[in-house]
Amino acid sequence: MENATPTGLIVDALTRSIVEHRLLPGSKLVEQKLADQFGVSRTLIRQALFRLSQNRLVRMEPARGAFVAAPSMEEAQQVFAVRRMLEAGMVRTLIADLKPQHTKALRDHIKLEGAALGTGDISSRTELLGDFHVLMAKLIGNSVLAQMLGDLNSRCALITMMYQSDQEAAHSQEEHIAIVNAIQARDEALALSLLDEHLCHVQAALIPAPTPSSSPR
Amino acid sequence: MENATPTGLIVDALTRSIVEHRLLPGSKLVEQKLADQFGVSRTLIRQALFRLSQNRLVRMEPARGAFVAAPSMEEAQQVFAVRRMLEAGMVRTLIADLKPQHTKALRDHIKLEGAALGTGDISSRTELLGDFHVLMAKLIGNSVLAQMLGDLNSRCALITMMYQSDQEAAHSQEEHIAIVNAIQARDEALALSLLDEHLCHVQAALIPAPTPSSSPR
DNA sequence: TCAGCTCGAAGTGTATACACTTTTAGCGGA
DNA sequence: TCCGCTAAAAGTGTATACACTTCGAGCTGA
Repeated sequence: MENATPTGLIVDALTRSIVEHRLLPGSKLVEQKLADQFGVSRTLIRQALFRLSQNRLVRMEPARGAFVAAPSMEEAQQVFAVRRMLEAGMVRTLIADLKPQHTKALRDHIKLEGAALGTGDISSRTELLGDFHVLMAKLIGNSVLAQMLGDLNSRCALITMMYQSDQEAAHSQEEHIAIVNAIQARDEALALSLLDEHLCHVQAALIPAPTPSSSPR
Repeated sequence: MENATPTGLIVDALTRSIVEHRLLPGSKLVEQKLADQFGVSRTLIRQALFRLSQNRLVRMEPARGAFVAAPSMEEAQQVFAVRRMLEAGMVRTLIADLKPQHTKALRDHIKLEGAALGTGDISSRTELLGDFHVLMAKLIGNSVLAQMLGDLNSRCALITMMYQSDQEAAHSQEEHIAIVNAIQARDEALALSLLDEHLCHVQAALIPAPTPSSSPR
């Protein structure tokens, strides 16, 4: 996911813990405890926490410490708005210069999604559903875009995992299939409307309630 | 620009030095030297360097140190592609829900640009020309988007400053004016094409040569 | 003369120490 | 009983120490 430096490993581990909800939004991350847990000094833990705070997975308050982020619904809406903008452009670009290997890669990925849906492994399911979008970015050869989408994904994976039901996940995958079909047919208008609809669905599925009782503090 | 923490101050100072080309792309950033210069320990310098490396203003090589980034032309192209995607969506949103105060804010900003063009202060000129785009993001109330555009800006400010001539800068401002006019007229198609053209111009102005002789190493 | 080696200097990576801030538990007075 | 004060405990912020890696100059042997 990241790299092989000690700090990178810690970042990955914490990211997983947060995204998979073993660490709940709002909970405090005490440096010494994590240091003991990982068997390293606070130095490396602090580096990892700083990196996570730039990803917005962790929020840091001066002299008070680090907390697992609890993105507000408003923020989630903004993130999805950004994704719609990026992905609309991306699909246009992809259709404009479509190659057979592109649709193949997308279909292969969808197969993986299907497999993950079957197993009931929520975290890998969420990851794959998000990676679908990153894959499109990679296919058009824009690694800058790919990384941004990856960040946006993880930034809201937390929320997605919180609220996305099995049914919605399956629905997402069906939408992915429809989008790939439209792309393969090079029907730009259809692909765009399907994509927009898809993102709106994912977004709408979040609406219930951000954090039931606890304020973001 | 950032915040008021000691690390933030260092990040700001280094950012300025890089963007204003007092630190040239590719040059090495030795931690102890910077520490002496800023009168702090290496600890804070390292934090700052890590943050800058996530902004892509600095590149870090394991056990070898930090270097001022020298973005490749390919990367710059990708960054501009992302910006075109984001800003197209942004302008659509802005036009869809346009308020008088929006156009006023944009026109006020353009006045600032004009003033900066007059003084010949290249760094504030570059900053303001970039902020025009960030301002639009703020106007549609999407702070997530605003921050992303800000990052993308600083990420290529380095290149822009390297290659943008006075004439091109003035041209940019004229294009900003035309865009605002189109927005005020709520002519979406025109605004989009002007914007796209504008970004292509800025991008095209970069093409000459990335780093004359030195390879990115 | 020059390739390769060695060793010292310079620099990075991590741990630890210590000062300062925030939190919390306990106490006393109304 | 409960509010406010106080002091210790817990935790963060920064500096420093030290091990390990990389870089570079000078030496050696051909």
